Amino acid sequence: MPRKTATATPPKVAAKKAASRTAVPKKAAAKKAPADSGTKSERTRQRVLDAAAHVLSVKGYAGMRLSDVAEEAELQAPAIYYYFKSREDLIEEVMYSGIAAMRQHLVEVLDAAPDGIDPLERILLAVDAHLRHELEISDYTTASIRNAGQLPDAINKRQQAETKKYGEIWRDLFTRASADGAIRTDLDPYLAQMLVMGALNWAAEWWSPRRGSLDTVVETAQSIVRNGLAPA
Amino acid sequence: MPRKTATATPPKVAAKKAASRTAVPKKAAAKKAPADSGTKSERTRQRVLDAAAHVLSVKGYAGMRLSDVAEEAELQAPAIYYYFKSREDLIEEVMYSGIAAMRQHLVEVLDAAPDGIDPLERILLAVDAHLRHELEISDYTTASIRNAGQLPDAINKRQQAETKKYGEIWRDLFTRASADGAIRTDLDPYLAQMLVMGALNWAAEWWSPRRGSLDTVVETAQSIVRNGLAPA
DNA sequence: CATGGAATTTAATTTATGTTAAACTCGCCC
DNA sequence: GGGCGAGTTTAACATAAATTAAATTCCATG
Repeated sequence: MPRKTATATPPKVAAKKAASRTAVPKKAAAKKAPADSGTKSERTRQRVLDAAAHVLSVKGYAGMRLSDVAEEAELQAPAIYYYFKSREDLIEEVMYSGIAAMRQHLVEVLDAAPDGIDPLERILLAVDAHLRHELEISDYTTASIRNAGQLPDAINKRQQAETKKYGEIWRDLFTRASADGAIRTDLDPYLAQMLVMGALNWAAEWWSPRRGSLDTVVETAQSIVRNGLAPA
Repeated sequence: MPRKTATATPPKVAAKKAASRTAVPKKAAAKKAPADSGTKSERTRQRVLDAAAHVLSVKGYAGMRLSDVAEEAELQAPAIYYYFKSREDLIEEVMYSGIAAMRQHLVEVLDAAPDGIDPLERILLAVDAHLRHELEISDYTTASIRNAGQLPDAINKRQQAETKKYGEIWRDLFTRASADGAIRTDLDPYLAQMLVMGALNWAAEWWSPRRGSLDTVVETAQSIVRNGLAPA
């Protein structure tokens, strides 16, 4: 039961030769890609992307076969080339949109937080956002997380940049909290950040709804992080 | 600069047809496989295994090519078949010995701990052991950790069993600590365990000696875990 | 120093899978 | 209702590995 999510990047379809065919029907692309709908073409493309994200999150970068993706998207493998220039391109897009969506989500959550909130509380908000997005919402995120380390540098550029940005948000959270005295001074903020993020990232490896409610996981993680970081 | 470690399983070489050739010279296998030495054959086998562990830890299960392994072990790919029945067999052994060695290490460390030590302190010992073994000692462990989720079930049996055993040691640590009141009662021991182990496992993804000393990482992790779990 | 088996190599085979090329289908517009 | 192009399929191709076979080197022992 594949999860999906991660609104596709703009139309910009057509990969073929020298863009001789148009691929995007004149209809003009819907500006907001409302959930699922859009042109038939857009929906198919999305299905391929979703399938790729799912396969990728399960079998990993090198293990993802186009035939698997095709099967899950319910079309034939060569059809994929109508939408993507190559296997690597497809993967690239999944990986990129994975963290991109994650970052967007985190930014939204943080922006919605009341002003003057305690810096440590902001970290806990991030814990909530990260965990929920990873476990509940998106195969894309799982794919990004699990395969980041195994990608050939070629595909990596865009994702790496995005990952860096994402990490910087977290870094900010930690350095501020540290500066404000909301985090124990014996803790290196960078190491603390990486350890916390690790605990969250790894959750994709073991958690499933059968392991208990996501709410409980989030609460437990928050509780450990709060107490783990806060001064006595 | 590949790390290795994980004393090979007994000789039991020869995979060929119906074990027509002996592969293990009459010399009789050294009982304890002292570090590196042993028959020339044994050493070569070990080199292949080490190379496989390294490649596996970097490129992942599906990404590991026999030619990569061969290159790193300084021989030709087909030579690998003199020692292993198949690529999968080779991988299986790396993955298995990865956690097996890890478990052995953890057991030793815990056994060496003074009696009556605080249950929470025992967890911190485990944190130290896990982290150091993962980051300092063994490509095998890294390979096991990073690829556990992507292995076809076929190869998985032995490793899975070992992983379970390893997890049980940790589970014991947590349930005891919890029962003893050394861990806050609002924490689900299982979830706490998984989150902590996640933070440690993930360290393989980001840590390198250039990221600061391993000692600091260990101390930081212990500090967060201690405060994260201990009652007020 | 010749011989036999251990260890390893080069050459050949097989198979899987990404990719391309060439049709084919089907709905829409004139 | 004929044609055209978007979308998709089937057939063909190319290549990269894994595996196997055959040939070769190495080395201990007689």
